[in-house]
Amino acid sequence: MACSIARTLDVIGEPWSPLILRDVWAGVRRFDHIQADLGISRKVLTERLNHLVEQGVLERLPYDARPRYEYHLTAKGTELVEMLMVMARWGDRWLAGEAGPPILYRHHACGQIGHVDPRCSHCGEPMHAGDVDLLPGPGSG
Amino acid sequence: MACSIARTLDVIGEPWSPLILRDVWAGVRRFDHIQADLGISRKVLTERLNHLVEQGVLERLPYDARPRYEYHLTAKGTELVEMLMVMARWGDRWLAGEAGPPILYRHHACGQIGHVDPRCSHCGEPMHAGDVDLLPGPGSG
DNA sequence: AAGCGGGGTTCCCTTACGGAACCTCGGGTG
DNA sequence: CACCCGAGGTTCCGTAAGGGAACCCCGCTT
Repeated sequence: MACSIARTLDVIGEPWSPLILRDVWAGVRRFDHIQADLGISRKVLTERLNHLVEQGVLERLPYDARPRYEYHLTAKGTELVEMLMVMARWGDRWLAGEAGPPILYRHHACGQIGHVDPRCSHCGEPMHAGDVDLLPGPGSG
Repeated sequence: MACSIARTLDVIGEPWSPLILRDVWAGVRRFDHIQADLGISRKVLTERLNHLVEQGVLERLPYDARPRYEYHLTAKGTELVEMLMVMARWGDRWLAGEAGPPILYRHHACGQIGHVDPRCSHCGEPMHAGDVDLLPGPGSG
């Protein structure tokens, strides 16, 4: 399908994949740790990790002389985390309830608690759903 | 799970749901049109639409004296589109290949083609995966 | 009265998931 | 040397979710 959203979903749209990325981002990088943290079945975790490695989102790195491995974000995977931050922001706003957000994000540049705010790469003004027109691009073929 | 990403996935994490939202955002709002556009089974489309309406992401509005309905984004759903734009941006960068992006986004405020650029709500500087520390928040349970 | 078209339901079949057990490969321990 | 351990999977089976096609309902239109 000539749609970048659909293509992105082919990479990380399967059940559990975003949560696996979140774990790796948060420092939970080993098979058993991810499995215990998420409560996912080992079979599905194997499938998801293999797929994410094949897609170049994660890389599998040994951390011991024995055959022991950790999963790390590649550059491609690191950019996916922006999507996770937007998801987290939406969940904080609409689903967190009285308790407030479970995680806070402290921005290195300013040292303050903030959240992601989508802006136009061209002019820097806010870029929300109603702020754009969709036009066919070169790959619309 | 005390995780806003997981909570968000409970709302739009099922297969097809993001693509349904994309269709509605792009103006494909009716059952048969969405079904034809995505090639999804009617049964699953019914389930997904009902779930999205229950979650307050879509609303079901009559458009005729006969029992005919359109699905529209609520405010809650409209904010989810920011996530879709980030997904599209990632797909454009990493998966579009030679052909280039299938869709271009023209920003109303500046009239130019742009893409979403996540910035810190506090200081306005870029806010990417490596630019934040994660801290437990009030809802960390 | 017959037909149509939107918006679903129902049925059946196949695929995917969860759970638990099993396997493997190095490295310690007695 | 024999044994056990623990990380990282793989295999097997039963249940749950998805796809396809057919069917249904209801309010027009002719």
